Amino acid sequence: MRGFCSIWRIRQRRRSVMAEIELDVLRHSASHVMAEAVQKLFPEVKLGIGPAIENGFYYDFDLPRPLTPEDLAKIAELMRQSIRAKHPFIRQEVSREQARELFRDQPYKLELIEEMPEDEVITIYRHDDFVDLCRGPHVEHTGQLPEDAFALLSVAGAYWRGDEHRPMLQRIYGTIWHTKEELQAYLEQLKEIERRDHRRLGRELDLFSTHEEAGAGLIYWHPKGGRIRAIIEDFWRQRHFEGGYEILYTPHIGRSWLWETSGHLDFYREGMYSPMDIDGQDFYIKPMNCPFHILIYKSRRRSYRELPLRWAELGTVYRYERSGVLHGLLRVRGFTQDDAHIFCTPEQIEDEILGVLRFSLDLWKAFGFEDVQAYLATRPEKAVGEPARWEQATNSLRRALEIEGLSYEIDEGGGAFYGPKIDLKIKDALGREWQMTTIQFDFNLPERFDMVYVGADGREHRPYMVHRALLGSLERFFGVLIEHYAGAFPLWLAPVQARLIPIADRHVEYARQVQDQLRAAGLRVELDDSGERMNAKIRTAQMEKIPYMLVVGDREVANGTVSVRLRTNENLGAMPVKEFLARAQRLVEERNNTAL
RNA sequence: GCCGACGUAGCUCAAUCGGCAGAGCAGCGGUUUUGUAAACCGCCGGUUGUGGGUUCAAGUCCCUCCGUCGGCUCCA
Repeated sequence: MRGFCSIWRIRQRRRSVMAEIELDVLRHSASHVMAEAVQKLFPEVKLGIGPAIENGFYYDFDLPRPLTPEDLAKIAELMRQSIRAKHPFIRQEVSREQARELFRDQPYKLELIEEMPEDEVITIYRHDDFVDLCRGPHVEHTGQLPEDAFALLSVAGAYWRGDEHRPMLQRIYGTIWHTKEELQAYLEQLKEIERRDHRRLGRELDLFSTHEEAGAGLIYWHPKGGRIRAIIEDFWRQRHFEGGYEILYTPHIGRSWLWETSGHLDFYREGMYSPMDIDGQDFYIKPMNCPFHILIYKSRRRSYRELPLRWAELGTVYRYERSGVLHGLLRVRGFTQDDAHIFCTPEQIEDEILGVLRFSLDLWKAFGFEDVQAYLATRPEKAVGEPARWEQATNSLRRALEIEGLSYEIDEGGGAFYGPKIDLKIKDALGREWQMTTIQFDFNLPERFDMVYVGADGREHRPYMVHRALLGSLERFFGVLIEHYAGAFPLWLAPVQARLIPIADRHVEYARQVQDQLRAAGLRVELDDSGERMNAKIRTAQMEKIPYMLVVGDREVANGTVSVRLRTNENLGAMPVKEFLARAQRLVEERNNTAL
């Protein structure tokens, strides 16, 4: 007991010392120690950069050969040795010449030195016999790094300075925490992320697939995934009609004229697929829906009286993505945007933006995402449209964010060349942020297509145009939804809401009656009439994450009840079928995301 | 696209040094009729991603392409 206490006390003491050291500093120092280890292993290494990042650190190296997992083990061991040696970190200011001399064999460091402003003080940090160009700060000595609370996680290629025309370096990712417990908690979280991976759950729950033979980055929605999508789409449409939107359907391909006029062939060509020849004309498959919506706008003369027009489409688009970036449902080559375009007068724009923002937040809430972070992207260097319009548009975006009381960050110059925008990132159950919603002004297309409306003054005016995708794309949204709920969808979204589990064959008949009754009432119910034992049927249903398991045996048949088991393992016991139905219907009706 | 790793049955994974491709689960057939997370027996299942090369012999070594994974970059 005493031993335990003293260990505990030592841990507490270390914890309190370590707590004073910022994690960033710890991580940055760890990256230096890692670089030292790599340099010991490969004296000829050319060093890139090695910053602290969220959850850890990395360092980029130019090495004579690819690193292996065995190398990582060796590097980690060398790091532990350095930590035990308690080498002090020494900060030193040097002149530009000294720095050049010091790093004469380090081309990447030299490049960084050359790019530093003349008046900047150049500092280096030494520990042991390792020296690095570095702003700091660092821990006092390597012994302050907990040797049992770090791990080297992976090696990956990374271009020098993120530029694909520069050499590719090898990046080692590592993580370090104050204590072993925190490290373990982090590694456990990584495992949880893996368990929730939508690609894995997509297969296990039979939701979707991709097919190598038929092309990468193209999604096949299976019946269960399709059912969820249909529910999402129905709900989405209903909300849009209620929100004053109309629904459009437009073609998948358009003649080159359309894309020349829109400017896509000039500015977005690398995202588009090669044209197909139809009767000697070039047709392109659409990467965006906007030009089509504009054609509908222009199909007749528009009056200010009919503005604003809010036109939405679940529009399927195809964009070329480099093979290396494809990722499950989250990054694909064909996807369906929940797109809409709003055409309005300058006077209406502020209300419209506020409306879209509210609408979006509402929608996210309905799907169980409460935590939203906004980003306001302003005018970039190179931009089309009058500055006054930019200013008005940006202000209306900002005002909408402020009226809604949404916390936001400004992404200075981060807007598209054709207009400012608001992006929303939503946080999932594991606290990860996903960029989904985008609300973008467009000063470009109305010009290019010469869109006009007739104002009260009888003259022609240029309408404002706003693009917005709220869920983003159904594919990506579905991917995030799967991970957010770990495949255990809320009742209203669950592809199968209840499974009837007859205990023996003689109960199948009754189970079928109950199934018919529940189905007629609108519930999605399956019957497991396989020859398995009840326990196996329950296990199967559990693994499929079906919300309700309705067990029926002799007692239920006699009493006209079902015995209700939840996928949470909770057992509600027997209840009349009507009672169960009322419960389920109520939860579906209110689109309850948590209760069963 | 680039760097690295990987690709064996529907899924998860074995196969020593280059020497007869194997298991569990799933599926199918049978037996069992069961009270809240896996009954038992049997059967089926493969041109080892693709094409080429080295070798007496290739899942294993070399090259090509396709795909997947981790990144870089970009984005819904």
